[in-house]
Amino acid sequence: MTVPMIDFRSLEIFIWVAELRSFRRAAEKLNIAPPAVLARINALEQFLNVRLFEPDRRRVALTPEGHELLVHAERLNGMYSEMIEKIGDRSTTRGIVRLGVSESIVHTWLPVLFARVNATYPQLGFEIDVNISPYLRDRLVSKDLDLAFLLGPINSQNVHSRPLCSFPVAFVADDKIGLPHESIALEHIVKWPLITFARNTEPYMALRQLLAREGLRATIHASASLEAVVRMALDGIGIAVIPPAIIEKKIDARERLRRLHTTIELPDLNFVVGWPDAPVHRAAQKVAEIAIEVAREMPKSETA
Amino acid sequence: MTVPMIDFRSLEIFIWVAELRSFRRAAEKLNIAPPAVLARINALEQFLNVRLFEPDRRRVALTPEGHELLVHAERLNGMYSEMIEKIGDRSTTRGIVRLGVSESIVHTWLPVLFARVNATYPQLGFEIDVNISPYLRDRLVSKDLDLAFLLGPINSQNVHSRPLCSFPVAFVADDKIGLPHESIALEHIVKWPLITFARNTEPYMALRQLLAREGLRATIHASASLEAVVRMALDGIGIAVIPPAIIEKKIDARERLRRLHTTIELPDLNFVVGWPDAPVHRAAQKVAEIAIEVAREMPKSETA
DNA sequence: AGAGGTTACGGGCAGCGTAAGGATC
DNA sequence: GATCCTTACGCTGCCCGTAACCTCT
Repeated sequence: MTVPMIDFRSLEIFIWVAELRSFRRAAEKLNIAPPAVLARINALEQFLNVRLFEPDRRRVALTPEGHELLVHAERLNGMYSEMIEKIGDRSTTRGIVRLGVSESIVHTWLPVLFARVNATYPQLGFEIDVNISPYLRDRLVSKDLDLAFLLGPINSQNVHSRPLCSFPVAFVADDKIGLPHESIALEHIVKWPLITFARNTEPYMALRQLLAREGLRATIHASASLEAVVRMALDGIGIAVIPPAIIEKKIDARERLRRLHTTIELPDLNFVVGWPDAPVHRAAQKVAEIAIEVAREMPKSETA
Repeated sequence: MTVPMIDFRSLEIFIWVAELRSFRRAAEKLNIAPPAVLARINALEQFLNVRLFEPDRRRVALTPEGHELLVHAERLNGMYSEMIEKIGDRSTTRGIVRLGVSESIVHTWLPVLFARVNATYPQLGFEIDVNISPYLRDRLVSKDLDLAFLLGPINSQNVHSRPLCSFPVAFVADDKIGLPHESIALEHIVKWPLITFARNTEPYMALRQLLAREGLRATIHASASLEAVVRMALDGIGIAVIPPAIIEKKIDARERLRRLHTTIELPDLNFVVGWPDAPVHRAAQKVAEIAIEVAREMPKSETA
């Protein structure tokens, strides 16, 4: 009981190997070398005198004992975090959160979130992946991300989510292209190129559906970079189809780009915060809570 | 979360310091040097950024945060043992159990207990203290023992106990001193010196009370060593007042010492197993269970 | 041949012990 | 002055990284 004790670190490593079904990926997630992972697992097995993974290591699968240990390990890990959180001051919440973010969020309230998180948990670090929502969803499912802000809903058993914020999508154009200030019909809008999100994204496809429904054709510029979309709109290349919220923070864009008056209905972009169900990343949960808070406060400044 | 993680060892050390209210005693119990204990506590406080013991270290008392941590630490420690026990094979139950034992138990079923424990948990070690029950009880209260087999009942809030076995006390003498085989009255017995347990022990005092009640005087040899009692009886020095059970295992004594027939009522010796309520020593609990089992089987061989 | 699990080996650090200091009764 | 907490310091052993190997696809 007292000589070569199991520690929380070993349990954490074991949990990740078990969850990710891979030594290499666990090592990657934990930012350590694969041999270190292997050594911990071997030490565990030796200490318990039990095989935790199938003798055939090619297929990384838990033995019955391994499954049993996983249950205990996750419970212990949860209680450990609970303890730290309860007793330690805020500086105790450390570590790295692997965060996936939709670009729309980057352009709206992500900086606010970071400011607030940093004020509350100064020791917390991030590994940020800005990408389109379908990709982020896959990364959540494969547990390569601890947390993501992306377009919902998420239909996956292993990923939980909560609503964050809802952005209306509108047609936005630079004044200089000379569109009237009165309400304008879609058939006039499509005379200009439409600039929007990348293919495979929800707003892009929504726009395509709208055009098909109305029997109209239009040139669509799809950009993986929102910055590029805004820049093109500012350059008078076409009409951007984006949530006005994302130009709220950009002075030059906010001053020159104008939301067109139309009666056209484009579906809102419903953002959610998502995270894998296990292993529970306590710090990520904290960030999620703050994100929900920040996102809820956002609409107040949304004037466009 | 990942850099200088708390481990179970630190929690264990913290628990003992908190329970024993002393760094030195905790170090002693854990078989390590006091500075090692201090370093662990300091590391804990630094990690949590919280004082766990009163700033005035002379009085080792928990701060409110310390109390809170103690709750969590003991829960975690319990779950840790549970996990080890559930998944690990029997060789996983290691460590040292500080065991206090009444000498009567040593002479009856203690060897059987050791044999069985050793067969089940080969890695388990003992630190045995053979002593009289009042002393053992004090050591239990002060948590200097993990487990004890002693005369009950134990009336202490912090010590739990379960009944083990009940030994009748009888007058036992060597054949050569020529006492009749028929029933013999106390007034004849007291012509010989009576040899029994040490002063301050329950059986000694019971014998004194019996004599006082009957208005008889007798020479009493009180011995702290049961071996000496038996030897004196074998040498024909007097009549031993002991549980016959303790000579069951000694061939020479069993063949020559005889239980006298009397109608005299001496109270039975009721042995119990006792342990401090916290911290829970899992291995000690296992030993207690086996002891109860062994003690229950004993009477079957008790023929004297 | 590439990917992933495994073994060999070396360096850095943390935990423990010894020895000595300091405070309190 | 005895006891107990505390500090200083050196050593051992463990953990992790690098590099190379093995095996299966």
